[in-house]
Amino acid sequence: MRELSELFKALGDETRLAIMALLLEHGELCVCDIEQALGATQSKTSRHLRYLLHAGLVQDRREGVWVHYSLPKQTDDARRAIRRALKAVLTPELTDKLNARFNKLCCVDGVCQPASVRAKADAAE
Amino acid sequence: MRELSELFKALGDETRLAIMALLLEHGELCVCDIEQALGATQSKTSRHLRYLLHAGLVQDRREGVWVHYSLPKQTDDARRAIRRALKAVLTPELTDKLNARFNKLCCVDGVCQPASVRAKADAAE
DNA sequence: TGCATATATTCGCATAAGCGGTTATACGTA
DNA sequence: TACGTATAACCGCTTATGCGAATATATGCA
Repeated sequence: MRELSELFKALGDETRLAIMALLLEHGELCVCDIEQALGATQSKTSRHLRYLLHAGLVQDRREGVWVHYSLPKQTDDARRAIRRALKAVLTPELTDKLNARFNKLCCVDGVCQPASVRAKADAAE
Repeated sequence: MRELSELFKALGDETRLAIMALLLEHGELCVCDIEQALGATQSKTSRHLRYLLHAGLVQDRREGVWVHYSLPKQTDDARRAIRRALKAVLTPELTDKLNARFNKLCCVDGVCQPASVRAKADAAE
């Protein structure tokens, strides 16, 4: 029962819910992408990602300096049922708001662009 | 998004999850029944019921002095999806533990027995 | 090795949540 | 009206959570 309440608690926060929505929509994202999409600080983003990781709701994959987060294949009934509920609940109206900020990705086609590259691109605008 | 996170937050507590499990199993219960089943104080029970009420996860019905709580017919997708997830997740192992305490109901067939009546019944044992 | 970058962790603080104990309210009945 | 009972609200208190700012760690590269 405790594990179940911990699971719901992990989803009982707007930031973490938004992260789940992003990952449901885009599959896999690096921290800097999520940071931008949320318009949140790095520390805040990282903290909530760790929370979700400990709750078993996301998984991470390190590729060089970048860490990519995604939704793992869920094996237990509880997480599967909750994932299903999330999908049903995160309507397009909700995810669209998030995607609006999602135009300046640091990752393009799964390859992250170093900050220096992005800075140049921004300056060229 | 905020309303959705509030919904999950309401389920992110063992006591409230247990109340939801009881109501899913038994349909409608008065506060004193829930109190006994949880082995919790009246104040604690009432507080969490009110939390669930505000989150729209339960409804109340007053009948004289007694207040009965039950799960309302959910009209919006979010609550329906979450209810479905709850059903899938609250396995018999979990609810059995709760039902073990559930032998001394103050309500019998939906009619509550005043405390004085229950006290006599206890004394007769 | 030393430096730059991406991410994680720590720190101090403000706020929210949960608790038991107590008091207030609402209802039924005499 | 007055009293008893079921439930709700309140009061301190403790603990948990979320935040930004600063710092630490890890990786890649010159």
